[in-house]
Amino acid sequence: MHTYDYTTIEARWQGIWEERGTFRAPNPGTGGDSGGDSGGGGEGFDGGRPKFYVLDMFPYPSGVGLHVGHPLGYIATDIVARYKRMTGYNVLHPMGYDSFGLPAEQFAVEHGVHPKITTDKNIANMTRQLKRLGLSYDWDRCLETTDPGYYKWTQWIFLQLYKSWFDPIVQKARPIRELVQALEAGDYDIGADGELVSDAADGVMDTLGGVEPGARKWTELAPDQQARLLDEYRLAYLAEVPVNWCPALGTVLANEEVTNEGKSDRGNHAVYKRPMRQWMLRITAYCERLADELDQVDWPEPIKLMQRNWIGRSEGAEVHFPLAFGSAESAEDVVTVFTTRPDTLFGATYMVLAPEHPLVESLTTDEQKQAVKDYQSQTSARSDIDRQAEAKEKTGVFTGAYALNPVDNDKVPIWIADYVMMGYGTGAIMAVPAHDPRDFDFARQFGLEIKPVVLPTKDWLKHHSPKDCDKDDTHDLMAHYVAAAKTFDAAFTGTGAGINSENDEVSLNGKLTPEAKDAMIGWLKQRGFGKGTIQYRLRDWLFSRQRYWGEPFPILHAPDGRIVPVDESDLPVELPEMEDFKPSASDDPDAPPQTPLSRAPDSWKFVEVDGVKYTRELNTMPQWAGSCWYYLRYLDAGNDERFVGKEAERYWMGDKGIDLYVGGAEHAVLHLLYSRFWHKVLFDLGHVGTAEPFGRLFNQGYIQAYAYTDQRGVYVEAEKVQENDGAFSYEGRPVSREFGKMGKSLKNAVSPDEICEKYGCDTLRLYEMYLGPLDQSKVWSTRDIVGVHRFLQRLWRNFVDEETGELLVVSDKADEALKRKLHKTIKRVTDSMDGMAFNVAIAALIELNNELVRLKTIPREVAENMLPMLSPMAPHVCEELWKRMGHDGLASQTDWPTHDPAMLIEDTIEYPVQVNGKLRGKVTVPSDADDAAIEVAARGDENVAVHMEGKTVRKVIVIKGRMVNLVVGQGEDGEEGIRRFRR
RNA sequence: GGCCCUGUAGCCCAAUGGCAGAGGCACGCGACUUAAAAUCGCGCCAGUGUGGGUUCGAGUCCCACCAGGGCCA
Repeated sequence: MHTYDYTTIEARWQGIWEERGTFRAPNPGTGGDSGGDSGGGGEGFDGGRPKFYVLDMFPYPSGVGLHVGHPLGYIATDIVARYKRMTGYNVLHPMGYDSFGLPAEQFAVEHGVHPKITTDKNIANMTRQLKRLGLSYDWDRCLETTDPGYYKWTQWIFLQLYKSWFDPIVQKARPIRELVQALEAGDYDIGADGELVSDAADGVMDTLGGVEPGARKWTELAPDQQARLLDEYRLAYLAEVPVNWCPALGTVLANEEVTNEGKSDRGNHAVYKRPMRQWMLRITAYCERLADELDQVDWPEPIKLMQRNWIGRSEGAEVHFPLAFGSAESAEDVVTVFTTRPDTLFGATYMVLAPEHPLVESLTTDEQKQAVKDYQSQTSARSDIDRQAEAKEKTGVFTGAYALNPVDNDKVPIWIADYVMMGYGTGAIMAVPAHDPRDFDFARQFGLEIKPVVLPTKDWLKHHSPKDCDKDDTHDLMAHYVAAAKTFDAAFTGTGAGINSENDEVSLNGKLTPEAKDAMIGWLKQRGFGKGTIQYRLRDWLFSRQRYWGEPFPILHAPDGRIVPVDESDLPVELPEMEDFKPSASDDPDAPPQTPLSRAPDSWKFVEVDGVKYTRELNTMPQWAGSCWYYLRYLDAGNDERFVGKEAERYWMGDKGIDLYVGGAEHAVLHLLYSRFWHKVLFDLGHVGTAEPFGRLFNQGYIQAYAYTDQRGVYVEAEKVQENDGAFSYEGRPVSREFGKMGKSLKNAVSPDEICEKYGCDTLRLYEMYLGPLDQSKVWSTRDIVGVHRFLQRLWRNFVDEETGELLVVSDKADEALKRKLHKTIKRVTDSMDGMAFNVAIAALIELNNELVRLKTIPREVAENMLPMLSPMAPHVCEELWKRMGHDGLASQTDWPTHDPAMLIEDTIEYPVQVNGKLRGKVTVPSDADDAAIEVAARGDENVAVHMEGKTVRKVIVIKGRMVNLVVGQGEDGEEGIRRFRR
């Protein structure tokens, strides 16, 4: 028998591809030139072809291996890579491993094995699984973030961040020495708060914060003051900040790694806020560019939106409220708030500071001291998430102090309350209870004044007015609202005309919200009470972790506290070998953080330079570090002179960066934002040539599967669940069926190994693509796989006689109908490939294949075109049949077929004929018939004539090649006044 | 609560604003077979979540609602 033996076929062709280096992508150039490119480029490189860089998101080498949900995106990019090669591109398609990180360390800790060993093992297993799928990666470029040859450059990039500052005038990163030069040259002075002050143009002063009376010259500062000032501007800096401390994991976490419930993203452990001295990256400097430059990339809109939301740009104003008993001369005597609704300033009836606001202590009156103190200690135990949760009873304490509302000099009480966060804006708000729901709740609870300053809509008044009002008398409702807004049941947060908002110099009365905002900002600025500003939600990126399995920082600490970067020539700073790399996990939220590296051998921990004994930084970088720039390393993976050679970077990144980046939507804000930030810094410093790394992003959907829970609600192995007449049982006990993303947690994973074994990887590849559109979530159903498997078996039998092994491809010409079918298929498949609608492409090929089933032998011209079309999706079986057809070359390396447009033109076309939009008949006319002829034929149809009888034709619509629609009305048919449409 | 995505046959999914059906699964019938599986052939099933609107014409565009999923509060 010569049946379709996928096991042998797949092993054979994977071997041949590997042996021949079929999917190696040579780099341009000869290497070793001034660009610092590594050697090995040039050979076999064809500069006449355009480039295409198609990339999968960096996988984490998990211990449990892949399930069939993982390769969904990998198969898709592989098909794209293969298709692009066949259509004349130089394709870069690499794969590697994001191998640092918590799970490896966690696993290592649990099993007492060094993370290096488990990581290597996991990588080997995952590589085996990936190779078995026949993915056409250039494995020579494979990299691991845990390789010192790789993290040397991660550390190098960190040093570039450390050695740079963000120049707000040109809006880009510059080397810190340029700031020193500018300071030395006297371009800037230093203001009271360490801000840069320039006496150049107005716009510049504004950006930098305005001239302060206490400004000093750089040269007047002591060296340590100078150093500290520079640290204030570096893109990487140490700071004492409130961080998310997770005692159970023994580490701090980024905001992005903490869930809405205030738990750790990994492991779901409790997270607490506590101040710690940590490395931070100044991503906030890039807020504006990270938001604006999303316009340059071709990404799904929802992802762009999520990034914009995360960055959280809000326009508003900063307003200074003088303290009621202060002199208002110095900065300490005002409370500055940020508001997005400066138009409601007249309605600000009290102020609220975050309990941890630095001014709280100085302005609290003696009588209130104890109450304030109690409240502060009470709130420090609550998480931010908890504090922001709405619908809770508001809490707060009066400080005893008052400020003056700058618009009317009204005395407003200053409170502290935990619904105001120190981390956002200025940590203080002006409360406008009439128009902000939280302020409204708070004011009602504590009996504070509620002053309406925006007129609500009629509907709103009707809905929210007290019961005893006449709901239909709008005038009465308005009067009632103005007089007693506190009797309404909510704050009006919408926009509308200003009321109650007038002083001697400015009036917002009658002005609509946007106009009122402008007017108020103008007045504030003119009077020096504030200005319009833009506020972002994004915080600086917390960049240190108390972990062993991460990149060490290339930083030394001098005994006098100075920070000294490791010389670039001394990189990498390798992780020390350690027996005990456990984090100090604890249930106690107050347990002091202790990093594993603090237990490293002294020979590693201490470095002596010129007689000074330095201590190494003992934190490590977070897992995001390695994945921030891996896509650049692929371009020139072996280079030990540079993080990436210039020529390789210029060629493969082109104008728009990566041509296609495929991965899950779960990375919408974390990885993608961090990566863009690093890339922009590298771009500003001239190390890369594009402003954005990922020109086009595509999110594949999830593979979902049924999951089963027992009576306790615990998930059971889905594989072992049995079905009897719609009821499900596990080990004899009933279980209930749920549904969700395939994975470990739901115990519903299906291994690709299993499927490859049973059906072959060509079938698996086809099945995953055939499930549905790539960007949608789909249900895995092992049962359905036989469909595409049968297709491949049928294909095989169309080409090979199973009895004799004889090739059934003959040189006979295809008949006309088959030829047409072929060319239609080529067009459909090509269009579908371009749109990544692989499910449609496969359906078209199945259809063509089904046409061949009825033939004893198949014409070579059909076979010759069909195999290349199928080969990106089912490459092994296509190579085998291609070879059997007598080709010496590979199907993977043939040209993509093109269709003959003449073959798509039919002699006659059947037109559906509608009367008033309803289908009433069909007529067949020659395809070259003109509109008039088509109309005549349409009117000639018997049933059509019936429906037109006694009616007047008002309109005739003939869409060539599509349909005819006759619009008729009452009355006799008359040629007069008929309108004819054509398109 | 706000925003985003998705609702087409028993199921998965096709359909540049133009005849709702390409393909697959499941199911039924037939052929082959001692029988079954496999294979081959034939067949079956919806008017597109609901209600409006735009249009000569709406699964497709717009509005509201419902359901499921996601993001942010």
